[in-house]
Amino acid sequence: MPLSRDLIVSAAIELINRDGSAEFSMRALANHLGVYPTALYWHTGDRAELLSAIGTRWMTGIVPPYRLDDWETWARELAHNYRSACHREPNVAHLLGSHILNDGGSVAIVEAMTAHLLAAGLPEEELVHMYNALTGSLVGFVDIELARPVSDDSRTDDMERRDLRARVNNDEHPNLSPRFDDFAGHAFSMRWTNGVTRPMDDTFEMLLDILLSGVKSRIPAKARKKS
Amino acid sequence: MPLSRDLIVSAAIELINRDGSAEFSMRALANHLGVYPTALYWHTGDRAELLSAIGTRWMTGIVPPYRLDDWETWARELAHNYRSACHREPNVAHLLGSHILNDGGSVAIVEAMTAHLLAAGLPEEELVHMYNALTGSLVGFVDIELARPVSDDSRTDDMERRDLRARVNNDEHPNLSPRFDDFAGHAFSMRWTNGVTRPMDDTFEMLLDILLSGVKSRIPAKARKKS
DNA sequence: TGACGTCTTGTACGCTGTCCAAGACAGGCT
DNA sequence: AGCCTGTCTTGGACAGCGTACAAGACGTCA
Repeated sequence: MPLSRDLIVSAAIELINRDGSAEFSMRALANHLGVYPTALYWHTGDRAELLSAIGTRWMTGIVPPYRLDDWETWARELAHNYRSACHREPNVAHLLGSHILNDGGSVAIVEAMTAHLLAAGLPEEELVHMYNALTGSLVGFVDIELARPVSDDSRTDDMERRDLRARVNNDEHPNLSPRFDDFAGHAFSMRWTNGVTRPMDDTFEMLLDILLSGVKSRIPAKARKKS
Repeated sequence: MPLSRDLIVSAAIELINRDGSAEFSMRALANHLGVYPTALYWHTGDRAELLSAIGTRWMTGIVPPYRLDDWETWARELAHNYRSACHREPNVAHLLGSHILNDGGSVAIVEAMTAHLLAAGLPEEELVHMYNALTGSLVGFVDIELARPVSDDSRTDDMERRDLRARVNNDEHPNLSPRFDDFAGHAFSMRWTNGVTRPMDDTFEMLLDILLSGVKSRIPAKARKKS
């Protein structure tokens, strides 16, 4: 079985998903493929380039078919596709982290977003900013949703909750304290588990709603098709 | 000069800022302090704990004084404070990355946000979601804004721009191609430089506007104080 | 047959985070 | 004064990391 760039990327994704991003190394990958580490370098370059290649692969298949007549449902679908991909393979998502938008391998998404924002009637001068604001906040949110918590796995849910409860008191936190049960385990800075075990579906939906109505509010009246 | 936890954290921040996050290591830090690596472990525990301690330090001084009568300007100030801190010390920000919201050291921010969202009149049941949506998207955005680009530094601006231009053509990218100069160097996936050299001030402002009017749109009429 | 690209092997270097045993030093108790 | 105990530092070690480098194997075409 000859080695190839595609095969290496696939194997890397598989390995990262199985063993976690912390365990991933060039040597482990080479071992998994029954090959010497140096063989990888011939095909994919160094570690950064390999990760970049994974990122590019990651983004393919995310862009839904164009729906220029209905930019909003298209945008929702794109956002959901991206988040689903991240949740399906959270270890990879975590490893790529904030570099997903930096590998330069996904100009297709920029084009598609531009097309739909223009179709929506967004003014030229807001195009780049809106593209950046939308992608940055959504990708950034998912990145943090899936970020590793600091605690080690040996601690129980009860222990974590109790420790946290001890740090929240009525004097210093009069608003948070009575709502402790709503926040503990769910709110950023108060989680001991990430979005893999506790997905933030409703929050993501709310964010999406807010962002898209932000887009709508910036479409000048004359460009609006319906009310 | 005796070693101490605070002193180590300060030195670490200083070192990361000076030499970059990639160069940071326990040994380098120990060396900088004229001490053996093991000495650090006694005070701060392992690398993860040290980073966590840096994160906690990071968040102090960010929360502005309460302004419950004017939640919106308070929220703007908080957001700006956070982003300023990240831009002031981008290397540290990048190293902490998406873990800033996971170290559990900043319950004060959760309390403060809760207080102001309640003061704004946001309904109870949307509190956690709104807190998560706001912090997640803003912190996530800044994280990506400051994320390292993949290219190495030896390439010139012109080279990068030309390479990118070659990948964008009229057939595949009819909307992007005529706007190439607006996007190249500024839009995610089309940058070769990060927010340190090209800050996305206007984009951040737009995002903040959108998010805050999202909050406002969810405040029931009866709870609204003005118009 | 031989030469030339393509791809793999094997080894080596300097670096990392972290563990472990042992030493230095100060303060309190007898 | 002498010692003990806890705090903190030293020094060395280990396994693993990314990757550079020289050399070998392989298929293809002349």
